[in-house]
Amino acid sequence: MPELPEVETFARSIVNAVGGRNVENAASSGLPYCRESVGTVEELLPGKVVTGYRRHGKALFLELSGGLWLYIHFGMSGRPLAFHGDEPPYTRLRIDADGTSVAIQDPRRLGGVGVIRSPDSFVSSRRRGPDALAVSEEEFLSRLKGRRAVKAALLDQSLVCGVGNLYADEVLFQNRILPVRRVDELDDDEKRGVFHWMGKALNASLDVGTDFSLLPEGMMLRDRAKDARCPNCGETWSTATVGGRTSYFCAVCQH
DNA sequence: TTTCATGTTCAGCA
DNA sequence: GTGCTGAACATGAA
Repeated sequence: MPELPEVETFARSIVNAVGGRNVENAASSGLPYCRESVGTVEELLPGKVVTGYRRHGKALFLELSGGLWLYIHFGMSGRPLAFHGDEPPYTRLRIDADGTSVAIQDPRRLGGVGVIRSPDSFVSSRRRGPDALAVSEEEFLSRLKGRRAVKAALLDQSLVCGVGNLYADEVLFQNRILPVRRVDELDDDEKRGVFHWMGKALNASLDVGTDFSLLPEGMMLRDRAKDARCPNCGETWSTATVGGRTSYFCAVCQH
């Protein structure tokens, strides 16, 4: 599920559930710890309080009292769920705080966790680009260069952080740009359009709590499926592998 | 049974 | 260094 808007929404729900409460117990199993982790959640979380969060692209950092941060990456199938009583299936991380519990469910276990000292050094050590909702137009345009497909560029987290396969398709659809178009073949107006729709698409999803069915008409993500049709011209979506991922596009509207 | 999936990383190669 | 491909990770869903 998680690209930038999903992770932001997840963060809010986690903080809403356990933020400000004393963590009594925490447990992690089945997810790899990041290299930067200074210890396990079992030993480092009890007695702490989640006091806030930061997010960089798809990476979430929960701020803990005392100065450490809990890093969570949701991978491809991760999501949080507040619960009482029985632990939900596929729980890989759980936090119990003052009688309220949150599980991070991740069936495919492609996510990751860690207790780290600094989100800033974590982000820089992994050569991550700026967050897609924080980057300026000027910086985005200066980073958007090269010969590769524009879709591949949008997926490159060292260029900007937070855009994944679905939102990349939406951005290019809204700009009428085929995913295979090379970055160096885009004119300045097209590049600026990509920047503007990157923000618009991500914020549109945030506005509806990432419920795609509530997105405005005309957005691809309302119905990005094999048998669905372009909201502009009615053509069935085409698909192709670009940047290693399946890309949806309208062969009539996008050039 | 086979294929595909909203992610990341790394090896190999041109 | 750039950029692409394929594989790996692990598992549910179609």
